[in-house]
Amino acid sequence: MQNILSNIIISVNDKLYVKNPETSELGKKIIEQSILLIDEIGFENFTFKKLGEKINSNESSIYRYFESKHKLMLYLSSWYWGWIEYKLAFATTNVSNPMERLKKGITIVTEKVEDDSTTLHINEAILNKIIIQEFTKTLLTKEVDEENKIGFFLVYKRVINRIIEMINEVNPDYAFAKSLASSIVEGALHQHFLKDHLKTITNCNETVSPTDFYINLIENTLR
Amino acid sequence: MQNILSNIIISVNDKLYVKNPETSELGKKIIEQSILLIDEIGFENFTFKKLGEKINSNESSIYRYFESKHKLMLYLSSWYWGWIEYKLAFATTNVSNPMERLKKGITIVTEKVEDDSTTLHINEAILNKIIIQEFTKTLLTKEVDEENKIGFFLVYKRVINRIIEMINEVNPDYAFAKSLASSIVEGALHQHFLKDHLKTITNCNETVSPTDFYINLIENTLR
DNA sequence: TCAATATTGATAGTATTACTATTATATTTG
DNA sequence: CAAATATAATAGTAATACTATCAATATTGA
Repeated sequence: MQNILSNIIISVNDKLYVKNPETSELGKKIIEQSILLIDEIGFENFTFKKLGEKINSNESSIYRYFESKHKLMLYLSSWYWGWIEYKLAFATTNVSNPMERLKKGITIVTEKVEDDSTTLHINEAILNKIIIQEFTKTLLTKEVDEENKIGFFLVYKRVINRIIEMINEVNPDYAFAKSLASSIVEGALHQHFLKDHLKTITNCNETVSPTDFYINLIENTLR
Repeated sequence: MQNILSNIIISVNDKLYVKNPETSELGKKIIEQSILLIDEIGFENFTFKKLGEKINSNESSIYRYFESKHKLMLYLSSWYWGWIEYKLAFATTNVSNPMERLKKGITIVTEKVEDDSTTLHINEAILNKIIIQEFTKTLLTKEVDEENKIGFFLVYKRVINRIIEMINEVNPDYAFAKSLASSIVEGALHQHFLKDHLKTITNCNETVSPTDFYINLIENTLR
């Protein structure tokens, strides 16, 4: 996987940036270090000024890449789901048994990401951590309809649609494929969060993973 | 239900306020109108200054009740889950069949709230709307561990624990009662959100409710 | 009833945030 | 090497999230 993917570029909706950060060293540094800084201090406390200090650059230079920290977060999210989509396609092609294919798919969208070296400047494990902590907040805004219309959540919805298809292939009579798929993708982020912070209301821990929970769930649901 | 509940007072962790808003007219006005204003403009755009203008009072007066808008939101959340807890207890006592009891419980935590007149100054239907849009964000912060320790999420966890018990009573061998319960409670908020904003990734709409989805889910899961 | 006390309102002020604008300085490229 | 482009530095603005102070108004209880 590492080698095969090592040269892919995940393309992101170009309305999310002013200047494509993949086209310069500074741009890549912004992406790399923003992931680390958001993980460190949280999105609410994250500012372009602080990021500028961290990368020895200037606030105003960062604004030449991203209009706002919200757009930067949407960029990182879009990149993340694009990367998941890629892994999803890769892991499920040539798996002919529908249930097995779905299980592989569920695994991709629910497992904890251990850093792979797909890209030099993006630490996927930490990106996964900030997605767990911050992604749902990018949806829960007053601007969601507007932003959805522009297409900022397309990649995310595409990932969910792939899971929906896989569910339908296992059991075309199941009436709630869409809700089940969106529940799993968002719910897995939530279960990861609970296992780190509100341990009493989840079964997930070091030995039981969200993936175990969701695999069991689809086995029961789609029989 | 209306009459029986009409005099109840939902008690909220007293570390959430500086002065108990239930003890004065201004306090109740703050609660009443903050719910409406947060619904109208969203939590991010909500400020005590704007609320002050809305209620013809002063920013500084509101600060005498709540330290910050975040604490106010935690107060509203705590009130909401306390109210749900009450409804949950009420709807499930004297239901002897475990599956039937669980279904009633699931219904309470997943259904859309139509305004009842439990309290004069709180519009529960609109409170439900802002919980759907804002509650998860109150968890997803860097301060969650600290705030959890103080007990700000106790009522929420108590609601989930009641559902966990009900699940265990239906099927004590099911290995993921905690994750299932927390998935349902958080996931239902999410499904309500999707049905209003990202309709393509949910089956829920005017005729199919999140409650239908989750009742079907537990029927399949806990057999 | 009047004085003490508590509550609310008005005003001002601070540090930070989320930007925009301008100008200067590097760096790249043709 | 000149021109174009990217970056850095500085300054400035309106809004936010508060704190502090003091005056005005209600309330209450001796």
